[in-house]
Amino acid sequence: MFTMLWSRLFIPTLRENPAEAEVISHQLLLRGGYIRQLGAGIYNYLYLAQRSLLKVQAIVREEMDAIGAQEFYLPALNPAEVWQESGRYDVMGDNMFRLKDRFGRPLCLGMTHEEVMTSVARGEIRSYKQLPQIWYQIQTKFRDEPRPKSGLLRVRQFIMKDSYSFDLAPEGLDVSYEKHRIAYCRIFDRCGLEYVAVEAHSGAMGGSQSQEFMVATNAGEDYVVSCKQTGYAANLEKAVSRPVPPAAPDDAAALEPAEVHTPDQKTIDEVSAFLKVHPTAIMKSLVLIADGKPFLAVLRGDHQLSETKFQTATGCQEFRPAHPEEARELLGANVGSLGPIGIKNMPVLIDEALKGRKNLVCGANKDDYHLINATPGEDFEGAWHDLRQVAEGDTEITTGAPLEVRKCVEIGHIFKLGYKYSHSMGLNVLDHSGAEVPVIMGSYGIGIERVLCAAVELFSDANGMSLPVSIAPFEVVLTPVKIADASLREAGDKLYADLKAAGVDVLYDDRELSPGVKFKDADLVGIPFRVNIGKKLASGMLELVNRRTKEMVEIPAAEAVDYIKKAICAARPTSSH
RNA sequence: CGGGGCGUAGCGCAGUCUGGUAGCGCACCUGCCUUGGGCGCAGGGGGUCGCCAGUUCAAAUCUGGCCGCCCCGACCA
Repeated sequence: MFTMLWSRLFIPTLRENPAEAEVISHQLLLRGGYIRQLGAGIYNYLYLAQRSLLKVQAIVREEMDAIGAQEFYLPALNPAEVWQESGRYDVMGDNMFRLKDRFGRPLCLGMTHEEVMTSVARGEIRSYKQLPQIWYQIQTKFRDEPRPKSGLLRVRQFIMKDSYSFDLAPEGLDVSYEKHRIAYCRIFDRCGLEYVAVEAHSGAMGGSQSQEFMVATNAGEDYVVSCKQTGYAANLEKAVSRPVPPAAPDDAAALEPAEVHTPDQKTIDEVSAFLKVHPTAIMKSLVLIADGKPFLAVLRGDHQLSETKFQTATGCQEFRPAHPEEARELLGANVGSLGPIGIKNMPVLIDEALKGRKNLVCGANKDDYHLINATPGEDFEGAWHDLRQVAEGDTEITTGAPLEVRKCVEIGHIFKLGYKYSHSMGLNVLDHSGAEVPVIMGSYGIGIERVLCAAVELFSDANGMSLPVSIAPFEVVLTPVKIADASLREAGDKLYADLKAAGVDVLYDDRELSPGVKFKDADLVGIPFRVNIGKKLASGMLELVNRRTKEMVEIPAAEAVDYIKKAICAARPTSSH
């Protein structure tokens, strides 16, 4: 049967870029006829996208099944009660889509499925003998993103593989977590991605360990700090580093703080220029209101406060910079002249990069005045924390090797949840001794569309996308240069049938178009191999073109199936994990 | 939610300032021609100019309101 005829398929390619598309994957998926937008952050996945996404899902299934995970399918439509039990009905706020049924009962659309999975488990799992379990599903998730953007990268409805592990004890969780880590490496390897697994911030949700799988691309919204030499990699939120050393050595003498008049010098740069002191010898003092209480954070002048690290240090749920009036009321001076000396009415947090520093400049808590010769730990006290965000130019913390900061997109996340849901929702089992104990859980996600987007972002050129053979909608496209030519058509028909019979995923471009159009289309939609059937057929030869390398080899028509199968096989990404 | 931009044929755009016949390229349909990188020629179809109200003899164009989409920011288990 001739089913995969390009002339019969709906592949609406566009010659021009739709105006709304900014990032590469968005542009190419639209132009390639993979997707069409229905609304902000809501997309139709057309035939090519669906084929690709199904291939991603098939790989995910194989690898999840391989670690003994069991596939479920849970509702996306959830009664509010389940989420109220865990407390996340409130925590999720506006990010959750909410609705009411005809009787006015509150429902919501699932953003993730910890609650539902836990509710299944607690009804049925009563004994340690039933543990461990790993359950997963591939399901549509809904998030009312404040700002959907970047095509399929940040959307309001998307497909996620999410799995959950249930173990009796932390050691068991370690095993389940490690199984997932390896499965994820295998999945992303097989999808042909270049990625890095990084330490991630576990959030305020009580997790102990978590890793994100990141793909470097300018379309990403996360920042990853990594070191080529040591292999260190971490989310910027959590990354640690050795800062760039101070521009000049500190004055080693034991000096007392002294006021200097600094009229209208408010920012670090202004003070630096006015006093002719490098920003690395100035301390910046930030007043922050965390969970309603004030804190003073002190950092080196050229450093940035890491919001996540501050949150971790204070254990607060939320925080914001103090309003100028609040700062004035608390410290007696306007923003721009604030400093840590003499502060009694709030905790002072000092960044570790200031450890051992002497005789620095800071605000005097008196308008238009700064202090010189201020020494942290002597002239003022505080709790030492790592508060600083890693900056360009910093080096690896133990070796001093160079670090780089790259924009990345998160394609997967593995997470040790701990007991959060077991406690809040009452998931307990009896252990060996007959005592009731809570189950320890893990949660593990993969953004299916993001895998496709990441592949497009990683592998494209001026002509279009160049998808890995494992997730491309077709493995090979057959292109008779002139379909009206009976001999070319016959050869094409035969090769199509033979490839089909050999299990090759082949698309037959039988359209009566000029070769240029067909070549351009094939390149645009990113099919890894193209077989040209043209003039050389007279001497029994075809051409096999590699989309990514643009390499072309002549192959004998009589043995074409073997050659093509070998090429596909050689190009298929594998995993060594 | 704050800032900016856009909304005219399937796609990309002009026309809006200065009110008066709705246009261009690509795509699409028909015929001929052509077939190795988005052919050529000829003919043709397709639009409540985002929506509603107002001003006017007359509104794509001016005024007011609303809606939608994109970008920056805030936000992001």
